[in-house]
Amino acid sequence: MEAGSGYNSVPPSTSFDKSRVLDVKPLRSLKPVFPSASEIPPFVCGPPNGPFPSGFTPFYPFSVSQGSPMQMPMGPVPTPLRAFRSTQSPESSRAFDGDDGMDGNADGYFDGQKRGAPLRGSSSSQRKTPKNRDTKPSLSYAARKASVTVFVGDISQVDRDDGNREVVNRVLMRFDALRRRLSQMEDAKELSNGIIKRADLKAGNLLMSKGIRTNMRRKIGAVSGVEIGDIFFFRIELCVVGLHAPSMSGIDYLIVRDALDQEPVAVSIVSSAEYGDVEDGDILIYSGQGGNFGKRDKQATDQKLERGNLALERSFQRGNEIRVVRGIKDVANPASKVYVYDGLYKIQESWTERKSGCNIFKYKFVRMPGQPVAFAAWKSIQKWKEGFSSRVGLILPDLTSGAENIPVSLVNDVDGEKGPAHFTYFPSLKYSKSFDLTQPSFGCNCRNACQPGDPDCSCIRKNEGDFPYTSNGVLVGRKPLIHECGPTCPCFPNCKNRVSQSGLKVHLEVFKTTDRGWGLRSWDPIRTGTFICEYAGIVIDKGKGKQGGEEVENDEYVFDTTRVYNSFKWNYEPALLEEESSNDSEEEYKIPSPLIISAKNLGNVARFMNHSCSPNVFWQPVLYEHNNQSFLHIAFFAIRHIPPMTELTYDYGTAHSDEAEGSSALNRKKKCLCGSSNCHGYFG
DNA sequence: GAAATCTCACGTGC
DNA sequence: CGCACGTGAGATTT
Repeated sequence: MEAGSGYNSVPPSTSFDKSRVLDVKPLRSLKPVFPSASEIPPFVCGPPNGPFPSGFTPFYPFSVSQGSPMQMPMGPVPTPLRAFRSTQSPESSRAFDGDDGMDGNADGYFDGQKRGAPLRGSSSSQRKTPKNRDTKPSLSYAARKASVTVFVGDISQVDRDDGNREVVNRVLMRFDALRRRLSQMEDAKELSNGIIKRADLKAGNLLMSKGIRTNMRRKIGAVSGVEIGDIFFFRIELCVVGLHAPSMSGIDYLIVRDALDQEPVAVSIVSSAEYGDVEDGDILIYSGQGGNFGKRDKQATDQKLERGNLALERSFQRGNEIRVVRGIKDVANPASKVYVYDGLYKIQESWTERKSGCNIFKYKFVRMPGQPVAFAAWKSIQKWKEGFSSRVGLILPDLTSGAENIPVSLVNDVDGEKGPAHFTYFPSLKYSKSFDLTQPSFGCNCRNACQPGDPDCSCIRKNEGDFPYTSNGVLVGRKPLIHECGPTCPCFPNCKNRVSQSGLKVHLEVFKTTDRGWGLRSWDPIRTGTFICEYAGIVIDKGKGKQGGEEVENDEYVFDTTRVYNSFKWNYEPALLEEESSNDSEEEYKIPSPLIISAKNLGNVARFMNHSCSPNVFWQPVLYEHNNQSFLHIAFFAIRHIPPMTELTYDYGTAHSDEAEGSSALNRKKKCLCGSSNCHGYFG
């Protein structure tokens, strides 16, 4: 998961990644580097040479030797570039830029890298205007043009150039938090400077202009910190993590220069099924760009062998690896797409076809063997859903027996156990005794659906004037308490402020894990902030005292808001929008009223969610009126985008030490098997 | 000649 | 359905 975690400071000179980059063997020859020249396919758009003969060596533009097929090989290393760039003083950047001993050994170089070198602009301009002692790194042209104040945030120069898992996650979290906030403002039309039409672009652009991005150093092959199977919901997300630089175009390429010549080489593509691309498992037939196909008011023309098309052609000849991102229709949101990073492919064939009387380029991409499944898994899930093939190990198609509006599968494909111990499925909370009527509550007066930004809606006012969810039902931010509309509100059941009370939205599966009993995961991709389920069960009355306490202590299926939980940051940073920070820090939320729920005998899917020290789900108290009684609910939301079939986990927290009477609390602690790099070892 | 600036192509997401 | 948008490469200007 967190492999390669963070160089936050200057890495040692033996550092792997930078070496690769620095140790660029200039491409002296434009011919592919194959063991035998006789095996080089001729430069024609012809049939491929099929499976490569044994002894075929993958072509690595950066390398001298061949490492494992999935990894860029690493050679002996000169001092990393970083060492010269780690300080941001003009002197050091000049040293880097001017020292031709460094990159001057290259009579050719990757233009992309040079361009990606963030200090290039400032160091060169400093040469011209030495008075400019601005130590801020130079950013994009657009950023400079708009004279945006450069705010470096907590992304170091090193992380900006080359990412790792942690940095990629952090950048994506910050992107989505900002995006949700901008969507919220857009929904409420509270933006004075005109309406934001594209919150995704706005958020992405803002982050990138402030240097909150990673993997700016463009390269062929894997991108550090982005894993096969990772999912994205916006094209601009691919830009901020450096997986695919163009915000629109489907083909990303570098210009590879030689002393005599230069040519484009493809590094990544984004395939959208609607573009006429044929997709099946490990094969992808990709169409070239240009030609105005499928555009309403434009005449189709021949595609030209230039730009992306030329890059693909050259990549076909070179046999270099190309990252493939597959765009798939989002089941939860059919108007938009999910982008799945499907790993490295090579082009095996290239040809032209006729379409509407014009030429169109076609490329056959074949997936490199030995990579974890990603897109292929989506295909399987699709087949399960359509009933064409059944899920292996399926025990029950719906363990809720219709109690939820979406079936929940029960699956065991690891051993012979036929299901979890008996319990009664119930989708919500049960209070053992009736609630006091001391706090009568009143709903809003909205007639059909509460409108974001409506100052008259009392439910919105209870949320400090902010509608808690975006228009597509995603939670905007964590709060001590979210107020949803309830039965006393006259608004429709489909009011957007009823997200957590309207039941499951993703197809969940209770499955047998290899070492942690039963667990919960989803067939559908889940985007950050999506409601997953609530914690159902019987509310334990703490007033029962000792008896109740013992009851809770022997209960593995208990949820308790009063435990100690790791703090974490999920909300947007007000400073990015030049807003004042609110007083209550997200890290120190106080739970409004204690709530203990037992799901031992009665509960829903939430009782199967396991603990993790690096969870992908968090819980959030939600309140809505229920027959004039205040009922608190615990709703679970996705911390980040969760690819299908990824186990859903949350932080179980730990018991208060002062509650540890004798060794009982200690005994209750369980060895944690979450496997994350920051695992605390025990939980409970 | 090189750097700064402009223009164009590329679809997406609402 | 039509609008507005960011990026990188190449063209053009300074």
